[in-house]
Amino acid sequence: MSGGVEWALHCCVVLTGATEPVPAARLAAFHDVSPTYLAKQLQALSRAGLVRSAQGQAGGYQLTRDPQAITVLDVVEAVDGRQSAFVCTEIRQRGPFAATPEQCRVPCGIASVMYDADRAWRDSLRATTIADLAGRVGRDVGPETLPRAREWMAGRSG
Amino acid sequence: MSGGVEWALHCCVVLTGATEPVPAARLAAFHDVSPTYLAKQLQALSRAGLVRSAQGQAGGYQLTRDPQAITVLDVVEAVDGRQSAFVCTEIRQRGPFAATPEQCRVPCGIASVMYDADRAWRDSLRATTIADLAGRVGRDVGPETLPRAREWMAGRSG
DNA sequence: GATAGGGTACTCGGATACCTTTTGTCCGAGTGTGCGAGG
DNA sequence: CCTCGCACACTCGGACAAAAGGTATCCGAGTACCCTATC
Repeated sequence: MSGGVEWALHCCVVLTGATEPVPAARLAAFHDVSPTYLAKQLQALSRAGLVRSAQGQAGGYQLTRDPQAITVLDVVEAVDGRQSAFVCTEIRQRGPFAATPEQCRVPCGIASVMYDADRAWRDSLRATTIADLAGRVGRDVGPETLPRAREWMAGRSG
Repeated sequence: MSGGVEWALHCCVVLTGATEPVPAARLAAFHDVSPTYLAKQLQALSRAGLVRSAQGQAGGYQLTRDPQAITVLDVVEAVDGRQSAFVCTEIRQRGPFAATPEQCRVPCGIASVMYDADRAWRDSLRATTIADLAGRVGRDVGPETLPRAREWMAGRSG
């Protein structure tokens, strides 16, 4: 899986408490990661409609909807794509015992199992929202962290 | 995910009906795939202890245990490794609001969600055995296919 | 003093190189088989 | 005719290149703000 997924999720959590657009450079400084590469991930989120970008001075990114309405799966699919990690190459249609195309209307057993597992994975990711993650941050590192981070986001110098 | 997983699974299904070792070259011819690259996947299965390799004339690969005792997850982990697709880089410990190491005894919320999803994925793959897949092949393409394939495996020419 | 215009600084977005992982290939080590020579 | 030894052919196993996708970067397009000049 792309490592950018982790960055994107952290950014979404941080954006939870933002009241005004946050520039990509500030998000990168907050997490101490490459600003240019993080920009790429944020563009993916923007294309997926999870965040709204504003250009110009005082521009940046902000969530388009309530954090409770954004699932972890939404972010993962925005960055890594929507298709299953397993891709069936239809081996059964090759070789001396190739199956006929009409026998291949339904996915083969191997593909079915892999697709089912992929569905279970996505279902699990869908069960948690960005709001859940933000709430857990408060419990893990203290409730005052998120407001302080919000204040830092609004400030000018790092 | 590695495309070799699909090849390895198909090979395990075919080996279900084999009564004597099957060479890698023959398995490759059966599936019409690259013999040398398939050999790599079979080596991974051998390292994991799922198949036993026999060298010399009349050598080849055969399953080490009953197909009912080999899960799809076993094969996937043998080829693609056992670690989660998501790797936490501990972003929370970086930047101006870095969490202290003692706050990081437990995985962060993001990592937890990803690990839970990974566990659900693996649980799903563990629920199906190679024997199940072999049985489904019989239902999909006809019960006489597997015995004929077995006969072809034992024969000398393609 | 209020307003319109322009310049500036800041922002995102896509096009562009680099590098690690995956894919694909080759050759050497090891082993069981079959043949031949000897008893 | 039986047995022992040897050479062979076939097998796997790990080491070695090529290609693709992920990683990282840069520069151009666009926009809001602020300063200035004018009414």
